[in-house]
Amino acid sequence: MRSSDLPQVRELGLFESMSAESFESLMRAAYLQTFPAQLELITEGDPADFLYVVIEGSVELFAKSNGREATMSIVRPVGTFILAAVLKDAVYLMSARTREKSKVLLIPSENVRTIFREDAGFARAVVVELASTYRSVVKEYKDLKLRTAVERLANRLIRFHEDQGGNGSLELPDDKRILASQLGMTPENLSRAFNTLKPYGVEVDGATVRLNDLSSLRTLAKPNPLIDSPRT
Amino acid sequence: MRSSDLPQVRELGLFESMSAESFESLMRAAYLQTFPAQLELITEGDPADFLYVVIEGSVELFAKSNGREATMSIVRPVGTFILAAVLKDAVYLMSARTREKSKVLLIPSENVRTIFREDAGFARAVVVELASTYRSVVKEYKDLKLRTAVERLANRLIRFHEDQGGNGSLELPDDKRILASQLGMTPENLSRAFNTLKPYGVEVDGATVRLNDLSSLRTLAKPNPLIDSPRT
DNA sequence: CGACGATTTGAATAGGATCAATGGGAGTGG
DNA sequence: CCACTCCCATTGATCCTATTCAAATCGTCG
Repeated sequence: MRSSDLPQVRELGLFESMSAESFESLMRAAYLQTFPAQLELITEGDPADFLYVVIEGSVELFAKSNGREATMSIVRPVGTFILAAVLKDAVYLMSARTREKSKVLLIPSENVRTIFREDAGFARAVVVELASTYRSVVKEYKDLKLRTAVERLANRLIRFHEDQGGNGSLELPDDKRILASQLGMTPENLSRAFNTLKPYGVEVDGATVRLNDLSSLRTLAKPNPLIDSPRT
Repeated sequence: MRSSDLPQVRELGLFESMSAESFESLMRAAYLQTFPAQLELITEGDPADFLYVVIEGSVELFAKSNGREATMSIVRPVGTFILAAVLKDAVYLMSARTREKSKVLLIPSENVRTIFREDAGFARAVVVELASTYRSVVKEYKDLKLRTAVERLANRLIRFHEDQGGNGSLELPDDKRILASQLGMTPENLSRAFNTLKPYGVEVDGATVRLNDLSSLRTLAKPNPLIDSPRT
């Protein structure tokens, strides 16, 4: 692969502050592949052979234990996943599958670790990226531990609404079953949670949700920037 | 402060690979203080002014939202906390209070970030530390999302047991109310969870727990290294 | 000894999960 | 283009888990 093939990768926070040579070197070692929908790219427990970058499509990170399975997060373009496992040269803690036909960049772990040692700019970017993802997981953990299912849904809707411009209506980015799993509940319970929110002006029509009484929804949800804001 | 005062700090993974000068510089800027029990050292939402290192005693990290509060983790000697907030120059996502009279080292964030930029050895150690803590939170998140309360308790007991030598008996390291909060349940529910485990050979006497039928407990718990092992 | 907080136990309730059945598109093949 | 099929989503009924509220008990520390 040539680095000129993927200007959008170079613009990623993780890669933008490294030297041109380092970036070239990483890209030369990388593979750009297109995968069909529902293909399991990695399985938890396997050694971390590659760092992944989603270029097109979307990838679901999930985990299993006992018979249960939970969606951990959805990665969209342009985003990376399992950086921590790659840096520690450890096994993956999560599995990943394509949600749809997706174009993915695979960078061999060994090369990532080499460049990390050699390029201080990259090392710094890695720390920022890791610290950010760390804080994201802490927020999700707090969300799950400190809120009921209905509160989690209400806050998530408020967040989607803001992300999408805040014009009173929003589109759910994924299937409801995946949203349910992300929020830590069953699809049935999500459906009932939407009903519970109806008196608060939440109107659902397929993947479209209208928020007709944002202030009362906020009163219920009690949004907290230390949980809900992707910024802080 | 002089660095010679605290050889055990220098031996921390985070500090051992940095240059002597960098370490000296960090220690000169740092404050070593002893705090009484139950003192709130930091409050979530406040700017991250210091990186903390627990030298003696123990510190509880916790978070609040709505009226609820949850223990996130307990930091014991010699361990650091809130590295991610310091590096990102962001606000704390968690609060911290001393569990008992504790000796704590406070390193100004600005100095940490400066040394981080200047000392590649430190930068590398920071990444390893961050990647490790990231993976720890992911594991706790999986624990909470994929297991019932009884399963979480059973696995925690097995882990304590192994950490303490695996001779059939273990000591709970903290109050049960804190253990309950760590495991994401109420104290009442923890008490009942212990009763549920009685048929599996779990015998409780104050902070002492005997595991008389480890194999049946394991069958119930289904321990999973991708959740329970601190190593992987 | 007495007081206070931690723990346990009991009873009632609420929040979620499970099981079962039905309705509703989206995509496929005729 | 239409019927068929499949999977997603919803709804109902029931069960189980966990929380809440209340009260009793236990332990520890002053």
